[in-house]
Amino acid sequence: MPKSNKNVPQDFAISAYVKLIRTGEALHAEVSRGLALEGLTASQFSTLKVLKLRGAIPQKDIATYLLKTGGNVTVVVDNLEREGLVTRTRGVDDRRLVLVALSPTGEQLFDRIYPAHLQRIRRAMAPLDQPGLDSLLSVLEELHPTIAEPLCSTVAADEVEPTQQTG
Amino acid sequence: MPKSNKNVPQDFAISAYVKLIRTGEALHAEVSRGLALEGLTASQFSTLKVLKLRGAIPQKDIATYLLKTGGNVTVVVDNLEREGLVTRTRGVDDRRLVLVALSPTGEQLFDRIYPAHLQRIRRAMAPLDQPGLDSLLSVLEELHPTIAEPLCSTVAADEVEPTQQTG
DNA sequence: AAGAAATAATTAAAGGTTAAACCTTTGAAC
DNA sequence: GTTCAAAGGTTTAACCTTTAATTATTTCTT
Repeated sequence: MPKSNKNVPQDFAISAYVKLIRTGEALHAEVSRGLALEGLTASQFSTLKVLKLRGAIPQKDIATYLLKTGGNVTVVVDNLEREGLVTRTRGVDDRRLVLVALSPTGEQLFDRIYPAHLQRIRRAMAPLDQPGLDSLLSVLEELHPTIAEPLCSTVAADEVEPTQQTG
Repeated sequence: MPKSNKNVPQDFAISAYVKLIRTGEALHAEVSRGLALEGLTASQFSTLKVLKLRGAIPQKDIATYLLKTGGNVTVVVDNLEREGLVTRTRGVDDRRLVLVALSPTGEQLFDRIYPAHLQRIRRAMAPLDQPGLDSLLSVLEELHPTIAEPLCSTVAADEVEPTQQTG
């Protein structure tokens, strides 16, 4: 057997891609299951989150934050509005804008469920120790550098603990 | 300033989770865009792929392969069948089963687009050198061990080059 | 063999998602 | 001022996805 599997060298790029997508989907599904218990989808939760962090913002900014299309945000905000979790207001200086804001109910809901959400993420990442986390962060940064925008996050990826300035 | 940000230690677990999900979604979207050019969704492509690898199989097995629900597979196969890319046949020994198989057209399509698909993946992973790929693979395995099943893959994660035995 | 439990697939309802077409508003060019 | 291009939102069509209910078939139990 002269060539055995020489012409099928383990394609590490393909393998790594597969494992990356698979792992991401599995963890995301796991974490999202917790949100579903509260009756929220991942997109709905992330929308509440960005509103909590930034106050009333136009739908365009929500789309940027979620990395989704404008049409999608219209639908997600429709559903949140129907539930009474957010409000819509026409922009005053620029009447093209629709400012979305958390309602009191929406803010209460977010505040109530956020800690458990973070805990679920920590539990999902628990198999990695500190060097493992460092290694993962650095190789992912190499693979797909973080954009320098202040608010840039996907549906499931908006879990940056809001920095509480104590001093 | 006695406490500065001591009580907000950089939460590496959360950061790593965010980056993992974000990167996975971005790469998946990028690769899927290539499939869309051929008129295929990621789920449709992955279904063609598993049929190419395994021949006629029940929908249940497709669901396992895609890590999706049975109802979802019914819909995806509906659409592929309408396009004439796959065929359905009732199982003979077990009449509960619906065996799905590639049609000649479906196989031709798959064979035509698969190489470019793999190339897109390699291009997406190009920022990583061999040590980077090794590091990513090993830390992901630590985080989410691969199940020992022979066919286990998500929509976007079924890109294992079919091993061509030459000897 | 009969009844019960489990399995495979379908269907419907609810949400998410995108791309494309459309409307309104804005801002700039003339 | 009128025109025109760009930008923000909405809508529609098509697909994905899940959950729950339903149907058909098989398998297990007794």
